[in-house]
Amino acid sequence: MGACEHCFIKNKNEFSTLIFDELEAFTLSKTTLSIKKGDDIVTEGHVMNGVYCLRSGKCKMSKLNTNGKSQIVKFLRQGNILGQRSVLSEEPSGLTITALEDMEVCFIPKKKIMEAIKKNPIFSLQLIKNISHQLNEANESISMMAQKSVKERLADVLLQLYRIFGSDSEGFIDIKLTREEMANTIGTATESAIRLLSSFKAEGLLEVKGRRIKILDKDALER
Amino acid sequence: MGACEHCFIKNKNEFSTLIFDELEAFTLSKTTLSIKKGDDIVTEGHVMNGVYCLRSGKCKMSKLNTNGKSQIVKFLRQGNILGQRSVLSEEPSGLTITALEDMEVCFIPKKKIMEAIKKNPIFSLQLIKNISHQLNEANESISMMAQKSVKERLADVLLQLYRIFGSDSEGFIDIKLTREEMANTIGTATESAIRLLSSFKAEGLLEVKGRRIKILDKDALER
DNA sequence: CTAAAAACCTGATAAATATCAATTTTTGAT
DNA sequence: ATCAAAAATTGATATTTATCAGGTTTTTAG
Repeated sequence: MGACEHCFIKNKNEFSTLIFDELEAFTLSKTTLSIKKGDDIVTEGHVMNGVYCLRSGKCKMSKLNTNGKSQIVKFLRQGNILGQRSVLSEEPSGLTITALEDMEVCFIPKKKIMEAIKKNPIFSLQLIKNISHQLNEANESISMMAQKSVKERLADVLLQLYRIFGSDSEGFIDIKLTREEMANTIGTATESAIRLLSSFKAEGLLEVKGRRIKILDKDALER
Repeated sequence: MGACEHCFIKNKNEFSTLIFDELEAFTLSKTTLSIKKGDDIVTEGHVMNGVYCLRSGKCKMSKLNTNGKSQIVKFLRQGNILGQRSVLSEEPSGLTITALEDMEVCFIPKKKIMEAIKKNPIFSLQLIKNISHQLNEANESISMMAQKSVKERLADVLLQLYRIFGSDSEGFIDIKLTREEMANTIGTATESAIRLLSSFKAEGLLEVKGRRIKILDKDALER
C-alpha cells in the first residue's frame, strides 16, 4: 500500500496538519481494507481500537432505535474519518456505519492517533475544530428534526445530499438511496417519503428516475 | 474574586486536568459576571472571544428557527462550560444561551484556552473527549426527535431533566420551566405539551404542581 | 397589594402523518 | 436472460399533532 505522507486523501482532512514523521508512523502501522456495499464497517455498541480513513466509496452512519427502526444521522464521503468520535472519547461507537457502495479504507490504530495528539498540538486543535464543527451540525439537525414538517425535512435533506455528494454528468445527485433510506434519514414512514417525492416531482421541483434524483428548482426547494 | 486553582468548580469539568500554573493564568485574566434570570449571555451568530464557566444557576441553549420558533437543544448546570464549541471551532455561536435563574459566571479569554491547549496535551485530550461525548449525545437527540412520538419525547425529556438537575427536598425535579419551554424542548406546540403532561398526571406517572414536576413512576415513563 | 401581562388550560376542528393492504416495478444473483 | 426477492407505489383509513379561539389562573412589576 501507498504511504500516508503521499496519499492524496490527507489534504482533504485533519491529517493535513500532521508532519512527515507522524504520517510515516501511520504508514507503518496502517492496514487497508475493502468493504462491500451493504456491509457494516463499524457496529453500534462496539469498542473501536482505531479509525478508518475513507479512500473511496460512500457510507451512512445510523442508529438503531428501540422500536426497531434505524435513523440515519450522517453521510460520509471520500476523505472523511470514520469512528474518530468513539476513539477520541473512549466510548463504544454510538452508531453503525454501513457502506452504500464498495469502499476502500485505511485502518489506523488508536495508539498512533493518541501519540499524534500528544506530540502535535496543531493536530489536536484541528481535531477539536473538526469535532466542534460536527457538534454544531448535529445541533442544527436536532432543531430541524424537532421543528420542521416532514416535507421541509425532505427538501432539506435533498439539498444536503447535493452539497455532500454533488451531481453526476447528467445533473443527478451523486448518491443512490432507497426510499426506505430516504425515509430513515428524515424520520418518517417509507410511504410518506414516496408520496412527498412524488409531490415535489409533480410541482416540478425534482426530476426522479428510480433512485436517481435531480434538483430542478433549488430556490423553491429551499422554501 | 477567588483564584481558579482553588475554585470548587474546577473539579467538576475539563479544567481539572490543568496544572497550577495554567489555572493561575486563568485567574489573572478572568472576569466574574452576574447574569439575571431571563437574560442572554451568548447570542446566536455572535463571535465569542472566550468561554464562561458556570459557577451557579442554570441555563438553556436554544436555536431560533426560520419560522420564529425556538428549539431548546441542551440545559446546563453548575460546572458546565459555556461557549466552548464556538471558541474552539472558531465559528460564531450557533446557539443562544439564556439564564433560567440568576447566574454567576467566570469569563475566560479565548487566548488563555488556546495557550493551555498548546502547552498541555492532557487538557486537549480532555476537551476532545468532552466534545466527542457531547456529539454522541446530540446524535442520540437527533434519533429521538426524528423517530419518537411527542409523548415519548416528553417522557424522555422529563427523565433527562431529572438526571441533569436532580430533585429538591420534596422530590420535584429541580428546574422550573414554562410549558412553552417544555414544548420547545421536545419540539411540539405548547397546547400539545400541556395535554400530554395532563395525561401523564391522569395516568399517575407524574405529580404536577404548576411548574414543579415530580416523577412518580419512573419505569412506566421509560416505556 | 394590585393591575396588567404572561402563562395556562380546554374544546372544537383541521391538517399532517402513520398504518395496513394490495399491486406493480425494479434489482440482483445465477 | 430469468426469476425470486426486494423495493416502490397507491388507495383507504386511523391516529397523531397543530391550530384557533376562548376563558381562567398565575406571575411579575411597580
